Amino acid sequence: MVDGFALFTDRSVVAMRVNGELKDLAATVTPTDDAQPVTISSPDGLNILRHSAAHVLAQAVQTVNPAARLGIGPPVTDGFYYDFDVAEPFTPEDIKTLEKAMDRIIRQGQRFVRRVVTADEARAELAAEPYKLELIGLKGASTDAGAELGADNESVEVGGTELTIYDNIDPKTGETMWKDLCRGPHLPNTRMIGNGYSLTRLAAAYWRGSEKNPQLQRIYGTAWPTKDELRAYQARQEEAAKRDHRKLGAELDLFSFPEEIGSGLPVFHPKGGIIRQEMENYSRKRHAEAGYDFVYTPHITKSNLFETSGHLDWYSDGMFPPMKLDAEYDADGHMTRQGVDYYLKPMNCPFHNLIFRSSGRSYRDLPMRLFEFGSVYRYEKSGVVHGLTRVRGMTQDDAHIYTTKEGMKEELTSTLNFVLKLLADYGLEDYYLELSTKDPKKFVGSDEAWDEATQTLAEVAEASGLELVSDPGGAAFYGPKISVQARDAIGRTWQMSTIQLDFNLPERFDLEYTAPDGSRQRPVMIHRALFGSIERFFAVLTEHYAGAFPVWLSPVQVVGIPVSEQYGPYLDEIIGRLKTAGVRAQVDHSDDRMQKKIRNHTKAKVPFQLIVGEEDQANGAVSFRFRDGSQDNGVPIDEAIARIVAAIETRAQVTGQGQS
RNA sequence: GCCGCCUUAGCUCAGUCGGUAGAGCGUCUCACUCGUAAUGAGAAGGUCAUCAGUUCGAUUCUGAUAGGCGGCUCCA
Repeated sequence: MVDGFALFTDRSVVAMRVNGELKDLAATVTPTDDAQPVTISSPDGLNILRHSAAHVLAQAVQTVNPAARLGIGPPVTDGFYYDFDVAEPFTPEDIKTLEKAMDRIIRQGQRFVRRVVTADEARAELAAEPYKLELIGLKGASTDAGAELGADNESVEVGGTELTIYDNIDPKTGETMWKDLCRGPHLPNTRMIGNGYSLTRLAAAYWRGSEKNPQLQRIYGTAWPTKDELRAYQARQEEAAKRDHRKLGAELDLFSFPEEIGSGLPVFHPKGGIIRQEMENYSRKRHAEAGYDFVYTPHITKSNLFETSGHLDWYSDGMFPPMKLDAEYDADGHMTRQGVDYYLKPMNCPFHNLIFRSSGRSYRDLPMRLFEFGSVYRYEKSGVVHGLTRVRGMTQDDAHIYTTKEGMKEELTSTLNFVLKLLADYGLEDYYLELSTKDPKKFVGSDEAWDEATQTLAEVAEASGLELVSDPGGAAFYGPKISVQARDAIGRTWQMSTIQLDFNLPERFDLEYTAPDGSRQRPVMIHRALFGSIERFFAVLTEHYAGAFPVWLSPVQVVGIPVSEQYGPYLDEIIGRLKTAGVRAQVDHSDDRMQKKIRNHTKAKVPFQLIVGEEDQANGAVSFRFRDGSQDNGVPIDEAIARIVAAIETRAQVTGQGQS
């Protein structure tokens, strides 16, 4: 019997995995046990580091404010948080105070010591912590600790097989400085947190994640094995901030949100309009090739359409309130006109269903693929509106495919392939799939239909060979879905396309087709959107490319810069030829000096700058300057034009001389 | 919707301990015509988000509303 300290002398080992279970280094190991080291830089090690940092934060908070009551404090991606019930919310100044208090605790090198307790002992020790008592109660109420404690975050506290408390012990005096209900494991001591941590932001969060519960004050932090890694993390955050589509949208003059119009209602400026139009045009072309029919439907409808579809039952909160056309009465009090409610549409599917139903359909007509850039309006709650990614008015690249039950698997497969190919054409080539299944509290239709639909989607997803993760309960009320999660240039994932299988709306709308044997059959419906919404996809592409769009999407593709005025006419001729070839090109004839023009157009992220001076003109050439500052001088005019046209046609990204 | 913070020129931001405001960039005008990321000079531009309240006086203090930011919850 030895402990982990004896087993693993390397100081980067912070815990161990014994027979598959994470344990403190202080735990004892028998010779028959399989004990593996957990280093601080491993995923498990980072979680332990961050969880320990959360404990130190909590101790710091209770040192500064003994009245603060503890919520939970788990590790999260890149960091940790801890929730507190305090009379007054924290302020930014508190952060500095708390970091100083944390530094003191870290420098003390307090030991984390695990202690098994009974539920009664835990209650006695934590009598002053009502939230901890609640967690102890939840664990006691169920033999299966995981059942009530659905969230991983809560199981960090009491998720183990036994209740444990971690004491923070001053190594010099042996005094217990602080303690917390916790599953562990933890670092051997606080000193290992070092100076690679930082408190990052303050927020409020509902206790146990339910808006029915009181709000606690949450403090977020980040923690890394070294200061250098912390700095690298902060640099990544800054890089992400530079790519923020809201910032780039203003800087590059792409779109804005005029306050006069209302929250979440964007307007696209001319340059943003070009990008959007190119996005749409290419999508249209590909949809036409893939056998979609284009339809158009109105933005408003009488309420009965959404009663039929069920949207009013499930989502009326998310819809703009109705326009009420009031009933009218004559002098005798008789109704001369019945009142009607009109709604702005939050979805396109009911409209497409009506198009399907507008005439008798044969199995020969299937699959019928109806596509629309459909503008929809959703009354998103005020706190969730965010740039172009969460808006109240948006345009979906929405299609509904009606097919036979026999044909649905093939159609789903080809739809998924179509989606992935098209995303790749826009430059998003790294993705995985997510399968969202029935929410037991929010669904319509029979279990059999759901099972069959879910099974079919799962098979199609698996056949794609892509990584597949499950999202239990994440489906819409009418059917399960596959969503494509794309990773962008800096590794963030975005939910992009969705493909939903629906047996229910065809039922509700009584959709039918005539089968080969003359019988009437119910078609299956597939809902799918590639961009999700054009606005959101626009935001994702902006951040993915950091505003430096591939040439085909760039609002201005080529700018001609004369070294001095006298080379203007020569450049005009070249730019004129580019324009004739359909290139968005212009000459900068302004009074600015050449250096200033280069600076302006580089900042505007124009992919090709063509610079011309005496030397170029004499040789019938131009000089390329790219967005990264690299150059290619003295390129003959014909070759230059051919290169630019080719870059557009191949949808190439051009950031430097080496086109990527 | 909830918690906290924010809103001053087109943009980024100073500032006024309550006496109606300033810079840089941008815009306009003039001069300069220049070989790889900011030429110089001058001018215009603000109901200090909106509406109330307190005050002799409010951009400044209070409240409400709108919009935004960071989270939470939500996202058909």
